Amino acid sequence: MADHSIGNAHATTLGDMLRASQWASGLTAGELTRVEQGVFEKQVPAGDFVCRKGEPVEHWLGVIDGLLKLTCDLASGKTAALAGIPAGGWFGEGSLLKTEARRYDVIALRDSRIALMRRATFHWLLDHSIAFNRFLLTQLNERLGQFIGQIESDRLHDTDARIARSLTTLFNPVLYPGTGTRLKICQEEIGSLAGISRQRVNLSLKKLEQAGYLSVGYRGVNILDLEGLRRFGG
DNA sequence: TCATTAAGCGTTG
DNA sequence: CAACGCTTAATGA
Repeated sequence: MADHSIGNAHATTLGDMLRASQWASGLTAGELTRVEQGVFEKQVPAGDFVCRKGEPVEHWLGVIDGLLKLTCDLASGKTAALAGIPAGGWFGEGSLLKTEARRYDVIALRDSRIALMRRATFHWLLDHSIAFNRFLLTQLNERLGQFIGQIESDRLHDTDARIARSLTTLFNPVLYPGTGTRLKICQEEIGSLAGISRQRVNLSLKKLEQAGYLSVGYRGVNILDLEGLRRFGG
């Protein structure tokens, strides 16, 4: 079974995840050791909150394994998904930089393992590593582009395009370099990210499959034409 | 009228 | 046993 992809658990340790992170490549061995001492791991079962809006932000968060969803509450009482974060992704730097409370809820869509970097370690990196600063700059910029694209897609395009976009954002090579071509994600999880029901996701996936962009399998999708899917998603 | 959804049910990997 | 695929009735634009 070629199950190498997001969420291939068991293999990845916290240390592996740190060393595989883009920002870690510019660090000396000594610096990396120091960082590792400022990071610990937490398991979060599917459906549970990783952190909640309004809480004080004490850590920078990374996904070792699993899949997370960032959401905010709307005035209407509904919740909107802001972003999906697959394994390899780091987030929460915005609130850490500004020393403000968490701006959104983070929910584990499936059993996940989270890396938590203490605020002191985060700020130490900020003060000592140019590579780390550059990483943050790139990440913030990339995410900004993603959000703008998401808003555009939501307003201008149909449901199929929105599903396509929800998928492609998980394949952003800058934010989530570890993501392969096979994405381990069930249709309900896609729906949760796109704000669409499960059976509607199923319909869209079949259309996208017929168009040759991907193939749907049990417990996941295979991306065949990522660039095409990006264009389709607007 | 038309798209979508919740609920549910049989099938499948 | 969770995920999938499909049906039906309700809903709202």
